[in-house]
Amino acid sequence: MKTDLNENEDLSTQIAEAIRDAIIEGSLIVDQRLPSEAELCEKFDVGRSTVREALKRLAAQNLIRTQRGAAGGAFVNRMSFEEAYDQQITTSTLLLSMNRVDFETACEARYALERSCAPLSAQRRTADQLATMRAEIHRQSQPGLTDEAFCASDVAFHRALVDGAGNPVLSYQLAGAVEAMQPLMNMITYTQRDRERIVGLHTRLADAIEGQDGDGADNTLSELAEYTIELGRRRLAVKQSSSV
Amino acid sequence: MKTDLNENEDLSTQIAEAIRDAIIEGSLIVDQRLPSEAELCEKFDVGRSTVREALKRLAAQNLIRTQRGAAGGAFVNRMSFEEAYDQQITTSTLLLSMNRVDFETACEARYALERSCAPLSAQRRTADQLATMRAEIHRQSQPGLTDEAFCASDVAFHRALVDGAGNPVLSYQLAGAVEAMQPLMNMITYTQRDRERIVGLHTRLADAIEGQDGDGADNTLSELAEYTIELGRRRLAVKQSSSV
DNA sequence: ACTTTCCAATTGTCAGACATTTACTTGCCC
DNA sequence: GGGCAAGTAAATGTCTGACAATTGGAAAGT
Repeated sequence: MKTDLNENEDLSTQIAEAIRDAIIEGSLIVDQRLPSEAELCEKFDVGRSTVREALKRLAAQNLIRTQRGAAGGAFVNRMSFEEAYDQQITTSTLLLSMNRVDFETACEARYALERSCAPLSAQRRTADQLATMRAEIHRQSQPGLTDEAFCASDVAFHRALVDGAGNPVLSYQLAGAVEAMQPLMNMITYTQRDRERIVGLHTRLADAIEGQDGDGADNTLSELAEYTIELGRRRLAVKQSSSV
Repeated sequence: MKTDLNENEDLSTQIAEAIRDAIIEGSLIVDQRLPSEAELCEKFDVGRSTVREALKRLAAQNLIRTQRGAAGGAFVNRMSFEEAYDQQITTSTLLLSMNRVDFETACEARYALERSCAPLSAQRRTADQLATMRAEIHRQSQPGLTDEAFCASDVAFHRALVDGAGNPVLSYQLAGAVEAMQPLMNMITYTQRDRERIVGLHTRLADAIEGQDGDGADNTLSELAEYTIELGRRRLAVKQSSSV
């Protein structure tokens, strides 16, 4: 691990980078204990607060975990799929909300990615995942559902579809695409008629997945993508005309 | 922003979460200045080091940036695509290296995602992106290239293909898939004959992209995926037989 | 052998001090 | 009035020392 700190960057940043590189490079392995704060102070020749700030940076990235007490210390953390999911979703959400990504671009990306799961999901989905999809469709078809609840159900439906591919790496990658779209979808207030159309497409999707019809699922997803984009366009038009 | 700290979690963790939630929820907007450290001390009724550790956590997630000096302080950071890329790559790399994800699962995910870009890339790629692909193919066909250099070129090639879709959200999502695979691909030592096969497939891919043949690109990517998985299997078999 | 007590190591938190950076103000000179 | 220089204040960055809280293990006693 590099211990020389030259540049004009913050000391805590440099120390965090040095340790992070050691973890990525493999010289610090999972569950291995890092030197104690006092030892790191000596090694890098800095004060304890500086070391602590560096460790907090690493903890924020789920790279280490800390434990108090006699046999405590900082340990290299095994990056779990769940932690990675959450990071993905947070990052994607902020990226979309802070960069004026237009609805169509986000939509295109989302459905393009989801379509890559459809054939796999048609082959491998479990009965449980299929049941989840059906249950969410049923919920979506109930009248009086709030927009938020409809969107949440929509996310759950698509998540089940994605998980149906049985590939955790794929599920992780898709987490951002599916979940981060939720706030954007909330901007589109579905009318009852819009909902019916979407429920219809969802039903066709579930049918295709049930019948192991990968191409059918793919085509239905295309239609769904187009329809969602069209809804977005309509919504945008309404907004603009009302603001002028 | 919540300012009550009850639970038995670390104070700095709770403070970081409170501020993070405020950013996500939108009550702190991009480029807005956070209260100074001293003010945050009062607001949360904690010491300065605790506040600083919380801020470092947020800085590590690219949620804020800090500036020294009179008009300095902590500001809500606009999450840039580049920052999001880097996070994606780091997280994906660690996720794959720490969880014994088998080569086939990772490969399947990678190529499934990449195939979702192929039709778009065939439609929209710029001349520049196509030129990059051709240049990388040329580099890959040169003898005497190290494995590392070949893999790096491979990544550059696929990255150009992905960027060709002209969708920054898609490029961001694919960053992890394409780049994080590099260390895994390094495990497969290509023979000269393997390289020739891959260069051939790359050439067919570039041809399809050039001819706006989305289906052709898609099919070639499928072949490439199969071939890569087969290579991985062969490599695994060699390893096992030599270790037994 | 079991339980209790104590101890030592380690992280979590606080307070105070000084260093460093930076924008702004003040005052001087022309 | 304008421009330059010095000074000043505000803010983050760093160091030191202290104490609190937690926890595993050792020591002691039964």
